[in-house]
Amino acid sequence: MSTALDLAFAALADPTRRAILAMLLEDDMAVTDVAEPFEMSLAAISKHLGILARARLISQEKRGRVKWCKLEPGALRAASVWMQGFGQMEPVDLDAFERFLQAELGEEAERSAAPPPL
Amino acid sequence: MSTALDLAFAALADPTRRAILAMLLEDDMAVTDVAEPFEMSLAAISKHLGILARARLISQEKRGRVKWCKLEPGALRAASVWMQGFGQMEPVDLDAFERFLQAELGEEAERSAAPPPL
DNA sequence: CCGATATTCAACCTTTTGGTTGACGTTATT
DNA sequence: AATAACGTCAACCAAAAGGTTGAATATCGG
Repeated sequence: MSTALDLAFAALADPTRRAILAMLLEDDMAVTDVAEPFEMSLAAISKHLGILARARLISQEKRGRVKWCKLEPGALRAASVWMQGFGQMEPVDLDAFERFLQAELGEEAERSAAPPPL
Repeated sequence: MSTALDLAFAALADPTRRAILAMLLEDDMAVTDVAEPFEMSLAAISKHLGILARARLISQEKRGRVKWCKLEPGALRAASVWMQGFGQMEPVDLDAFERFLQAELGEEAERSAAPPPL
Protein backbone atom coordinates (compact mmCIF):
# COMPACT_ATOMS: atom_id res chain seq x y z
CA MET A 1 0.00 0.00 0.00
CA SER A 2 1.56 3.25 -1.16
CA THR A 3 0.92 6.59 0.46
CA ALA A 4 0.40 9.79 -1.48
CA LEU A 5 3.92 10.84 -0.62
CA ASP A 6 5.37 7.56 -1.90
CA LEU A 7 3.58 8.02 -5.19
CA ALA A 8 4.56 11.65 -5.55
CA PHE A 9 8.26 11.16 -4.90
CA ALA A 10 8.43 7.99 -7.00
CA ALA A 11 6.77 9.83 -9.86
CA LEU A 12 9.25 12.68 -9.54
CA ALA A 13 12.23 10.34 -9.54
CA ASP A 14 12.09 9.79 -13.30
CA PRO A 15 13.66 12.47 -15.55
CA THR A 16 11.18 11.84 -18.35
CA ARG A 17 8.31 12.50 -15.98
CA ARG A 18 9.93 15.63 -14.60
CA ALA A 19 10.43 16.84 -18.16
CA ILE A 20 6.75 16.20 -18.84
CA LEU A 21 5.79 18.22 -15.78
CA ALA A 22 8.00 21.05 -16.98
CA MET A 23 6.29 20.96 -20.36
CA LEU A 24 2.87 21.06 -18.72
CA LEU A 25 3.99 24.05 -16.73
CA GLU A 26 3.77 25.99 -19.97
CA ASP A 27 0.38 24.75 -21.08
CA ASP A 28 -2.07 21.86 -21.03
CA MET A 29 -1.26 19.26 -23.66
CA ALA A 30 -2.68 16.24 -25.41
CA VAL A 31 -0.96 12.88 -24.89
CA THR A 32 0.39 12.74 -28.42
CA ASP A 33 1.87 16.21 -28.13
CA VAL A 34 3.45 15.36 -24.80
CA ALA A 35 5.04 12.33 -26.44
CA GLU A 36 6.36 14.16 -29.48
CA PRO A 37 9.75 15.41 -28.13
CA PHE A 38 10.68 12.07 -26.58
CA GLU A 39 12.52 9.23 -28.17
CA MET A 40 10.19 6.54 -26.93
CA SER A 41 6.90 5.00 -27.88
CA LEU A 42 3.55 6.65 -27.31
CA ALA A 43 2.58 3.74 -25.08
CA ALA A 44 5.55 4.44 -22.83
CA ILE A 45 4.57 8.09 -22.48
CA SER A 46 0.99 7.03 -21.84
CA LYS A 47 2.28 4.93 -18.94
CA HIS A 48 4.33 7.82 -17.59
CA LEU A 49 1.26 10.02 -17.71
CA GLY A 50 -0.69 7.35 -15.88
CA ILE A 51 1.91 7.33 -13.14
CA LEU A 52 1.82 11.11 -12.88
CA ALA A 53 -1.97 11.00 -12.73
CA ARG A 54 -2.06 8.31 -10.01
CA ALA A 55 0.33 10.48 -8.02
CA ARG A 56 -2.11 13.34 -8.63
CA LEU A 57 0.66 15.46 -10.08
CA ILE A 58 -1.47 15.88 -13.19
CA SER A 59 -5.11 15.40 -14.10
CA GLN A 60 -6.38 14.04 -17.37
CA GLU A 61 -9.63 14.87 -19.11
CA LYS A 62 -10.81 13.24 -22.30
CA ARG A 63 -12.59 15.53 -24.76
CA GLY A 64 -13.48 13.83 -27.97
CA ARG A 65 -10.64 11.60 -28.98
CA VAL A 66 -7.95 13.68 -27.36
CA LYS A 67 -7.04 13.41 -23.68
CA TRP A 68 -5.84 16.63 -22.17
CA CYS A 69 -3.15 16.63 -19.48
CA LYS A 70 -3.01 19.39 -16.92
CA LEU A 71 -0.54 20.13 -14.18
CA GLU A 72 -2.04 19.60 -10.73
CA PRO A 73 0.21 21.23 -8.15
CA GLY A 74 -1.59 19.88 -5.08
CA ALA A 75 0.53 16.77 -4.65
CA LEU A 76 3.67 18.80 -5.27
CA ARG A 77 2.67 21.11 -2.49
CA ALA A 78 2.19 18.22 -0.08
CA ALA A 79 5.59 16.81 -0.94
CA SER A 80 7.09 20.26 -0.70
CA VAL A 81 5.65 20.78 2.77
CA TRP A 82 7.23 17.52 3.83
CA MET A 83 10.62 18.54 2.51
CA GLN A 84 10.55 22.06 3.82
CA GLY A 85 10.59 20.70 7.32
CA PHE A 86 14.18 19.67 6.89
CA GLY A 87 16.84 22.08 7.74
CA GLN A 88 15.98 25.73 7.51
CA MET A 89 15.68 25.94 3.76
CA GLU A 90 16.65 29.19 2.25
CA PRO A 91 13.79 31.24 0.90
CA VAL A 92 12.92 29.92 -2.49
CA ASP A 93 14.81 31.48 -5.35
CA LEU A 94 12.74 31.29 -8.50
CA ASP A 95 15.64 32.34 -10.67
CA ALA A 96 17.59 29.39 -9.36
CA PHE A 97 14.63 27.25 -10.30
CA GLU A 98 14.61 28.60 -13.82
CA ARG A 99 18.28 27.77 -14.24
CA PHE A 100 17.71 24.34 -12.78
CA LEU A 101 14.88 23.69 -15.15
CA GLN A 102 16.77 24.85 -18.19
CA ALA A 103 19.74 22.75 -17.20
CA GLU A 104 17.62 19.69 -16.79
CA LEU A 105 15.74 20.24 -20.01
CA GLY A 106 19.10 20.53 -21.68
CA GLU A 107 20.27 17.25 -20.22
CA GLU A 108 17.07 15.55 -21.21
CA ALA A 109 17.40 16.85 -24.73
CA GLU A 110 20.92 15.48 -24.98
CA ARG A 111 19.91 12.14 -23.55
CA SER A 112 17.06 11.76 -26.01
CA ALA A 113 19.01 13.20 -28.93
CA ALA A 114 16.20 15.65 -29.55
CA PRO A 115 16.96 19.21 -30.67
CA PRO A 116 17.56 21.39 -27.59
CA PRO A 117 14.71 23.77 -26.68
CA LEU A 118 15.44 27.23 -28.14
CA MET B 1 23.39 7.84 -15.64
CA SER B 2 21.35 9.30 -12.80
CA THR B 3 21.32 12.97 -12.00
CA ALA B 4 21.39 14.32 -8.45
CA LEU B 5 17.68 15.02 -8.70
CA ASP B 6 16.91 11.47 -9.81
CA LEU B 7 18.80 10.10 -6.85
CA ALA B 8 17.21 12.49 -4.37
CA PHE B 9 13.63 11.87 -5.41
CA ALA B 10 14.15 8.12 -5.74
CA ALA B 11 15.63 8.06 -2.26
CA LEU B 12 12.68 10.01 -0.88
CA ALA B 13 10.16 7.69 -2.51
CA ASP B 14 10.63 4.98 0.12
CA PRO B 15 8.77 5.38 3.44
CA THR B 16 11.49 3.60 5.39
CA ARG B 17 14.04 6.08 4.11
CA ARG B 18 11.80 9.05 4.87
CA ALA B 19 11.34 7.70 8.39
CA ILE B 20 15.11 7.44 8.73
CA LEU B 21 15.50 11.05 7.63
CA ALA B 22 12.92 12.08 10.20
CA MET B 23 14.85 10.24 12.90
CA LEU B 24 18.08 11.92 11.86
CA LEU B 25 16.33 15.26 12.09
CA GLU B 26 16.45 14.79 15.86
CA ASP B 27 20.07 13.74 16.13
CA ASP B 28 22.97 11.99 14.44
CA MET B 29 22.78 8.24 14.84
CA ALA B 30 24.82 5.07 14.42
CA VAL B 31 23.66 2.51 11.85
CA THR B 32 22.58 0.00 14.49
CA ASP B 33 20.51 2.60 16.30
CA VAL B 34 18.89 3.71 13.08
CA ALA B 35 17.94 0.10 12.42
CA GLU B 36 16.51 -0.59 15.84
CA PRO B 37 12.88 0.58 15.36
CA PHE B 38 12.46 -1.20 12.04
CA GLU B 39 11.24 -4.69 11.43
CA MET B 40 13.91 -5.55 8.92
CA SER B 41 17.47 -6.76 8.89
CA LEU B 42 20.42 -4.56 9.68
CA ALA B 43 21.76 -5.25 6.19
CA ALA B 44 18.59 -3.84 4.67
CA ILE B 45 18.89 -0.66 6.71
CA SER B 46 22.54 -0.43 5.77
CA LYS B 47 21.48 -0.51 2.13
CA HIS B 48 18.88 2.19 2.72
CA LEU B 49 21.52 4.36 4.35
CA GLY B 50 23.79 3.76 1.39
CA ILE B 51 21.07 4.98 -0.93
CA LEU B 52 20.47 8.07 1.19
CA ALA B 53 24.20 8.74 1.23
CA ARG B 54 24.59 8.35 -2.54
CA ALA B 55 21.73 10.81 -2.92
CA ARG B 56 23.65 13.09 -0.54
CA LEU B 57 20.65 13.32 1.75
CA ILE B 58 22.88 12.12 4.56
CA SER B 59 26.58 11.83 5.18
CA GLN B 60 28.31 8.98 6.97
CA GLU B 61 31.47 9.16 9.00
CA LYS B 62 33.13 6.14 10.56
CA ARG B 63 34.66 6.70 13.95
CA GLY B 64 36.10 3.53 15.39
CA ARG B 65 33.74 0.72 14.68
CA VAL B 66 30.61 2.83 14.57
CA LYS B 67 29.48 4.75 11.52
CA TRP B 68 27.63 7.92 12.29
CA CYS B 69 24.82 9.11 10.05
CA LYS B 70 24.04 12.78 9.73
CA LEU B 71 21.29 14.60 7.92
CA GLU B 72 22.62 16.59 4.97
CA PRO B 73 19.99 19.09 3.87
CA GLY B 74 21.76 20.22 0.71
CA ALA B 75 20.19 17.70 -1.64
CA LEU B 76 16.81 18.28 -0.07
CA ARG B 77 17.18 21.95 -0.75
CA ALA B 78 17.99 21.31 -4.40
CA ALA B 79 14.96 19.07 -4.80
CA SER B 80 12.86 21.61 -2.97
CA VAL B 81 13.96 24.39 -5.28
CA TRP B 82 12.91 22.27 -8.22
CA MET B 83 9.50 21.63 -6.76
CA GLN B 84 8.87 25.16 -5.61
CA GLY B 85 8.87 26.27 -9.20
CA PHE B 86 5.56 24.57 -9.76
CA GLY B 87 2.44 26.47 -9.10
CA GLN B 88 2.69 29.28 -6.67
CA MET B 89 3.17 27.22 -3.55
CA GLU B 90 1.79 28.67 -0.40
CA PRO B 91 4.36 29.92 2.08
CA VAL B 92 5.65 26.98 4.01
CA ASP B 93 3.64 26.09 7.08
CA LEU B 94 5.88 24.37 9.58
CA ASP B 95 2.95 23.34 11.73
CA ALA B 96 1.50 21.53 8.76
CA PHE B 97 4.85 19.83 8.39
CA GLU B 98 4.82 18.70 11.98
CA ARG B 99 1.38 17.14 11.54
CA PHE B 100 2.49 15.51 8.33
CA LEU B 101 5.53 14.07 9.99
CA GLN B 102 3.62 12.75 12.96
CA ALA B 103 1.02 11.21 10.70
CA GLU B 104 3.63 9.50 8.62
CA LEU B 105 5.58 8.25 11.59
CA GLY B 106 2.30 6.84 12.85
CA GLU B 107 1.66 5.03 9.61
CA GLU B 108 5.17 3.70 9.52
CA ALA B 109 4.82 2.42 13.06
CA GLU B 110 1.60 0.60 12.15
CA ARG B 111 3.13 -0.88 9.05
CA SER B 112 6.12 -2.18 10.92
CA ALA B 113 4.08 -3.31 13.94
CA ALA B 114 6.32 -1.27 16.18
CA PRO B 115 4.81 0.58 19.15
CA PRO B 116 3.51 3.95 17.96
CA PRO B 117 5.52 6.96 19.14
CA LEU B 118 3.66 8.27 22.19
C1' DC C 1 44.34 -13.32 22.67
C1' DC C 2 39.22 -13.94 22.73
C1' DG C 3 34.77 -12.88 22.42
C1' DA C 4 31.37 -9.53 21.60
C1' DT C 5 29.84 -5.53 18.76
C1' DA C 6 29.31 -2.84 14.45
C1' DT C 7 28.89 -2.92 9.72
C1' DT C 8 29.30 -4.51 5.16
C1' DC C 9 29.58 -8.00 1.39
C1' DA C 10 27.96 -11.61 -1.65
C1' DA C 11 24.67 -14.50 -3.31
C1' DC C 12 20.18 -15.13 -3.92
C1' DC C 13 15.06 -14.31 -4.52
C1' DT C 14 10.76 -11.84 -5.73
C1' DT C 15 8.41 -7.75 -7.23
C1' DT C 16 8.43 -3.44 -9.54
C1' DT C 17 9.90 -0.38 -13.19
C1' DG C 18 10.49 1.20 -17.69
C1' DG C 19 10.52 0.00 -22.06
C1' DT C 20 8.92 -2.64 -26.52
C1' DT C 21 5.42 -4.32 -29.95
C1' DG C 22 0.97 -5.36 -32.03
C1' DA C 23 -3.91 -5.51 -31.63
C1' DC C 24 -7.87 -2.97 -30.28
C1' DG C 25 -11.80 0.53 -29.42
C1' DT C 26 -13.12 5.34 -30.23
C1' DT C 27 -13.67 9.53 -32.37
C1' DA C 28 -12.79 12.53 -36.58
C1' DT C 29 -12.38 13.41 -41.38
C1' DT C 30 -13.32 12.95 -46.13
C1' DA D 1 -18.62 3.95 -45.50
C1' DA D 2 -13.79 3.96 -45.33
C1' DT D 3 -9.76 5.70 -43.41
C1' DA D 4 -6.90 8.06 -40.39
C1' DA D 5 -5.74 9.80 -35.79
C1' DC D 6 -5.77 9.26 -30.63
C1' DG D 7 -4.91 6.59 -26.95
C1' DT D 8 -4.93 2.30 -24.19
C1' DC D 9 -4.37 -2.69 -23.38
C1' DA D 10 -1.96 -7.06 -23.08
C1' DA D 11 1.92 -9.72 -23.37
C1' DC D 12 6.42 -9.73 -23.01
C1' DC D 13 11.35 -8.48 -21.62
C1' DA D 14 15.60 -6.79 -19.14
C1' DA D 15 17.13 -4.37 -15.43
C1' DA D 16 16.64 -2.34 -10.90
C1' DA D 17 14.67 -2.28 -6.21
C1' DG D 18 14.00 -4.17 -1.83
C1' DG D 19 14.42 -7.76 0.98
C1' DT D 20 16.70 -12.22 3.07
C1' DT D 21 20.57 -15.01 4.95
C1' DG D 22 25.34 -16.26 6.06
C1' DA D 23 30.07 -15.21 5.92
C1' DA D 24 33.62 -11.68 6.28
C1' DT D 25 36.00 -7.55 8.33
C1' DA D 26 37.15 -4.35 11.65
C1' DT D 27 37.28 -2.68 16.18
C1' DC D 28 36.56 -2.61 21.07
C1' DG D 29 36.67 -4.50 26.02
C1' DG D 30 38.43 -7.62 29.12
